[in-house]
Amino acid sequence: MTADRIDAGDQPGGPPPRTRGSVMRDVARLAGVSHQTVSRVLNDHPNVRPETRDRVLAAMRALNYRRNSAARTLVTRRSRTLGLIAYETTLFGPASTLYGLEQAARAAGYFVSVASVRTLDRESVLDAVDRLCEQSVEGIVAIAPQSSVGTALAQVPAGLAVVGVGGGGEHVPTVCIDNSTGAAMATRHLLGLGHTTVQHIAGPPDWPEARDRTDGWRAALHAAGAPVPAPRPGDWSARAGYEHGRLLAADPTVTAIFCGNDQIALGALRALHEAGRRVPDEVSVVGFDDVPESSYFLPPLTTVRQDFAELGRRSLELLIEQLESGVRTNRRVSLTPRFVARTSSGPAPG
Amino acid sequence: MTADRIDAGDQPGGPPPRTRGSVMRDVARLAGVSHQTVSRVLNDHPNVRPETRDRVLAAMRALNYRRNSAARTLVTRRSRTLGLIAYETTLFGPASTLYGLEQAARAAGYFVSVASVRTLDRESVLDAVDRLCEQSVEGIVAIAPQSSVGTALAQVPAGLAVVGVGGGGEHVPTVCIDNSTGAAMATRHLLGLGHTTVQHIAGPPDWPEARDRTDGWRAALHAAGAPVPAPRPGDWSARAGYEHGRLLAADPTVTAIFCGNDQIALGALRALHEAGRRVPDEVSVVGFDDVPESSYFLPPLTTVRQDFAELGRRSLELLIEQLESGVRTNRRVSLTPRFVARTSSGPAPG
DNA sequence: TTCGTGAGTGTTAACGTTCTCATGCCGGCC
DNA sequence: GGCCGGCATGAGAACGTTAACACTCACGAA
Repeated sequence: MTADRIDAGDQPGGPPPRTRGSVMRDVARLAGVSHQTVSRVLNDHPNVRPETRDRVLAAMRALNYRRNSAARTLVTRRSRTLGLIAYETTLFGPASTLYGLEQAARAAGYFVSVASVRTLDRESVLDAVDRLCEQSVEGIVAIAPQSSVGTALAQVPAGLAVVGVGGGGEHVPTVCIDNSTGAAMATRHLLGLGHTTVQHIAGPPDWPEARDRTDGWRAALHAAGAPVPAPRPGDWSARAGYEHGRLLAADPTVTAIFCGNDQIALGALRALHEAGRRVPDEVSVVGFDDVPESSYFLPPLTTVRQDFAELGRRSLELLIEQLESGVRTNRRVSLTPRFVARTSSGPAPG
Repeated sequence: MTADRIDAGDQPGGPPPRTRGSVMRDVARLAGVSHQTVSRVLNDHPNVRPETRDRVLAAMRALNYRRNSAARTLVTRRSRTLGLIAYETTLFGPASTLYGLEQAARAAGYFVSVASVRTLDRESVLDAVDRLCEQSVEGIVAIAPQSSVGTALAQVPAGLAVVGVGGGGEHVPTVCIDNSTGAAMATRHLLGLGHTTVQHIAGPPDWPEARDRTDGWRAALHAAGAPVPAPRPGDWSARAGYEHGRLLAADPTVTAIFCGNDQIALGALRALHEAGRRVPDEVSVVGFDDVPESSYFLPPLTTVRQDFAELGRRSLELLIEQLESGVRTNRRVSLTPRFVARTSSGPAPG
C-alpha cells in the first residue's frame, strides 16, 4: 500500500490545486536509502559511496526534487538571504548599485530581498528593517544614503550585519565613493583651465554624498586660493539644475559650473543654451556620475565616473566579512572615482 | 531554576555570537499562557479574551519578539514571497517597474526577492526561475520582456503563478503598455503637423516592446497613406540614436523622426545638432518613455509617457488573482500610454 | 583472535510555527 | 438536574530539513 500521499490537484474545481512537490523522503524511498543520505548528497558530504550518490541524484532528477529552503532555514538558522533597503531606485546610481549587489550576492550564494522606502524618515527605515528581520535576513544593506538613516540602522537587532552604501553614518560600516576627491578633481580641472572660480549646483544637503561633494569642491577652491561662492543646493533633478542654471546664466562673470550630478548638469546646460551662453566657449559645465547618456548631452558632458557595480560588490564583501567574523566592524571602504573629460569644459574665455 | 536556555554571546572571543531571539514559547511562558494562545493573538483569531490578548502583547513587546517566518512558511506552505526576474534594471523603465511592484507587493503583504539576469537566453532565465523556486516563492514576475522569455516561463513548475511584464509571450499572462497605440499616437501627431512621412529609429527587434512600437508606427503611416521607410533597429542606447541620427541628418528629405525611446531620441538630437539641422524647425523628433530628464533635453522632448508604477501594480494584481483562484489565467492587461507634446516636434518645414 | 578505526549509513531529535483535536467552563434549555 | 453548545484555552502532531549520535561492516594492528 503506497497510498499514503495523495497528490491533490486532480479533483477538478477544487479551490486551490497547490501541488506539493516531492520531498527528501520521497527521494530517499525511490533511491532506497534514508533521508539523511539524501541530505548528505545534497550538502556534498564526503562519506557517501559514489554509487549511492548517483542513485540519489537520479532519484532527485526523476522526482524533480527541490530542497525546501524554509525547513533548511529553520534548522540551520541561516536564511542565506540578504535584505536590501532601497531608496530612489529609479535613479541611475541606486539602480546600478542594486544590480551590482544582487550579482555579487548571487555569486556568493545569497538571495536578495528588497524593501523599498518612499521616504528616509526614521520611521519608514525602521519599518523596512522590521520587514526584513521578519524574513530573517542575515544582513542588511542600505542603499539609503542620508544622515538620519545611519542612526536608525545603528539600532537594528544585534547579531545582524549591516552595511550602508553611499553616505552611511558614523555608527555603521559603510562603502562609498570618495565624493570629496571626485569633486576636487572636477574643480581642479576647471581651475586648471584658467577659470578664476567655480560655481556649484549641489545636491540635497541632507545627503552625505551631496555634502561630501560640496566639501571637496570647497576644499579645492580653497587650496587654489580661489574665491568660494555660495553653493546652490537643490534636489538631484534636472529641474533644479535648470532653475539655478538660469540664475547663473544671467551673471556674465560665471564661467565654470560644477554640478552635483549629471541630471543637474543637463538642466544647467539647457538653461545656458536658452540664455544664449555657449558651452564650453563661454561657460564650462562638469557633472558627476557619468550616466550612460551623458556622452550624448549637448555638448557631451565632462563628468566624474562612479563605479556602481563595484560599489555593490564591495558592500557585499563588507557584509560577508561581518557575517563570518560575527563582529560588527566599523570599517569604511572608499572607492576613488574617475574623472572623465569630454567637451562641456574648456579654457576660460578671454 | 530557569537556566534551561543559556543565551550564548557572552563568552568573549567565541567565534559566532549569533544571538537567538525569543520565540513563541518564551512569550507564552512570560504571559502565562500556552504557545498556541500566542499564535492565536499573532494571527488575530477571534476567540481570545481581551485581557489575555493584552498580556500576550505585553510579553511580546517585553521580549522584542518577532515571528519566525521560516517556521511559518514550513507549516503553512505559504512563503508570502514573490520572485522578480529583472533584466536591465539600471534602465529607467525596468527600475521604475521594479519599484512600483515592490510598493504594491508590500501593500498586499508580500515580500519581494530579486533575481537579476545578465542576459535573456533561455538558460539564464531558467536558472533565475530555479533560484526563486528554491526560495519557495509563490509567484514570479518577469520584467524581462523578450520573446524567448515567454516560452521559458511557460514551463515553470505548475502551481506557481507567473506574470510577464512588458513583452511577455503567448503562454503567460502579461501586463504591458499598449506600445502599438503609443507609437501610433506619436506618428499621427507628426503626420498631423504636415510631415509627409516619419522615420523610425527602433529598439532591438527581439524585444516585443520594440516590435510593437514599430508596428504601431507602420500602421499609422499606412493608415494615412504615407510612405513607409525602413525602420532602423539598434539597441536602446543614445549611441544607437546618434549613429542612425547622423545618417538621417545627412538626408535633407528627412523632417520627422520617431525614436524607440528617449535615450535614442537624445542621441538623435545630438546628431541633428552636430549636422546643423535645427529641431524642431527643420526636423521634428519624438521619443518614448518620458524619462524625467526628457523635458530638459535640447529642445524639450515630445514623447509618450508610460506609467511604470501602474505597470508594477497591475502585474501584482494579476499575480494575486492567479494565486487566489489557483488557476493560471492567460489574461493580457494593456495600459494606454499618454502622449506628451513638448517642443522637439513642430510643423513640417516649407 | 580481539579490538580499534573509519567509512558508509540509518535513527532520532531538534528547529518554531500552525493545525487539529481535546478539554474545561459557563449559561441556558428541556 | 442533566445535557448541549459556544467560548477560551491547552496538548500534541505535523511541516521538511539538518545535526548528533548510533550502528554495521571491512580492515589492519596488537
